[in-house]
Amino acid sequence: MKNQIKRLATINRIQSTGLELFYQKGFYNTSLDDILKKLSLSKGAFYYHFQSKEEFFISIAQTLLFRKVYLDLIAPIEGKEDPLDTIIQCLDTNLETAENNFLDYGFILGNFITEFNGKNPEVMTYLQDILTVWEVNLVTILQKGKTDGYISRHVDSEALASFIISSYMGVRTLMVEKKNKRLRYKYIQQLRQYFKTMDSRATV
Amino acid sequence: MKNQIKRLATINRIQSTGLELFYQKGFYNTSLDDILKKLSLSKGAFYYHFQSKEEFFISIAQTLLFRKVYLDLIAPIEGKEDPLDTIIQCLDTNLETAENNFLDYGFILGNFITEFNGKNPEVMTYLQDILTVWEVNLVTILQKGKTDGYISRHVDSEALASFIISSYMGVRTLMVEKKNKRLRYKYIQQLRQYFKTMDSRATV
DNA sequence: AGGGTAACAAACTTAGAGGTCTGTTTACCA
DNA sequence: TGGTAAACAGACCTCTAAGTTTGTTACCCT
Repeated sequence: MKNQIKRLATINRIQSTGLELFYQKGFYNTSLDDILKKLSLSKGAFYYHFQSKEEFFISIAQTLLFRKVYLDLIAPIEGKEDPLDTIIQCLDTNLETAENNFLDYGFILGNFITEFNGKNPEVMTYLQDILTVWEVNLVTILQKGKTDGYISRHVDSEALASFIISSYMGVRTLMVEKKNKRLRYKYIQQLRQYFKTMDSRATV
Repeated sequence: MKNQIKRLATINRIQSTGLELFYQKGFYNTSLDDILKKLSLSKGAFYYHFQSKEEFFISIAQTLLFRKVYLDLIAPIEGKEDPLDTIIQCLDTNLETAENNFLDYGFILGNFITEFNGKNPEVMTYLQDILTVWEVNLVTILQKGKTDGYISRHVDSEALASFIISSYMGVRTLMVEKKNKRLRYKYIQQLRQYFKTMDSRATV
């Protein structure tokens, strides 16, 4: 195996396992030994590729974390026709995945924002950046929905986007308690009802 | 000072400072020395009153944390006439407080739920209990609002309560980024618009 | 093919965590 | 007023964390 390729492969392996454990147990509560033990790697390997634990997390945020948020929440709604319906479908799909996943620990990006807030401003900026990409994308799609005649013109796209993000982050946090089985259904039901009032084609 | 009173005073001092720092920096990221240094107390004092750091947190959850959630989010809406309007007012008041507080770290209960999820099931039950009290209270008030003619009968009280909690938890997480100045306004605006569609007295 | 560098292994250092233990002070009561 | 137990002080222990250093293996190039 070419060295350059092996290098990237190792980096990716460490990052993947790192993100997995950081998501499960939190950044501060996960030790490098936890990650390296799972990979049968040594401290030497880690510090050869990364400068510090913090720089390591930032590299994860910029690659794997961003990619996950993009694939899960942004890509599925890009270029679709009916924005409101598409957004509902996308959110419901994500909630379904979380619901079926026995080991779900909430909205990964939201969890990290909560964990780093007030502790590490630098890391926070990278997390906020990802959130902003999502928000901007939502606003753009909602605006397009208005010009395309899917959404009533009186709707405030930015406010709606913020509201969607807020409610989704919150419901993902609530879903960590498995007792509340019908939470996904309740949430989607309410959101759908709310969206109905914004449909310019509706007969409300 | 009577010994019994002094005992309770010390316990309360440690708990108050403990909650304050746990909220700011997280439970796992706050050391007992951090708390005790701020109070000019010793390890001996702490372990005389509490068995462990975990038991200490549970005692805080059952007293101060529960009390805060109750005073902030439950008490203000109890016994009021118009539920939807009262809820909006209550949430807006809390968001205003958070907005004006230079040192705001999100919804305290939500933060702890995020932090302990998947790490400490026992602590989680106590946190969930507090959340349940809030939820039950919301449902009760919404139900009463239906019988009193304030809320349309087709409204699903439980689903709405979950939706309110979700969105509030989410928006509090989002508000940790101070850049988004108008987030509170946006959120309240959207929520008010949503509530309007449930008002049985409305002319929608 | 062999020297050189990239890629790792692993022992070590240092700092800080939770928790223990023993001694000292303070307050109450007979 | 002196004895006793509650309330605390603070040194200490043990473990684990991030990070360092030195030594070893694997791969590439001439």
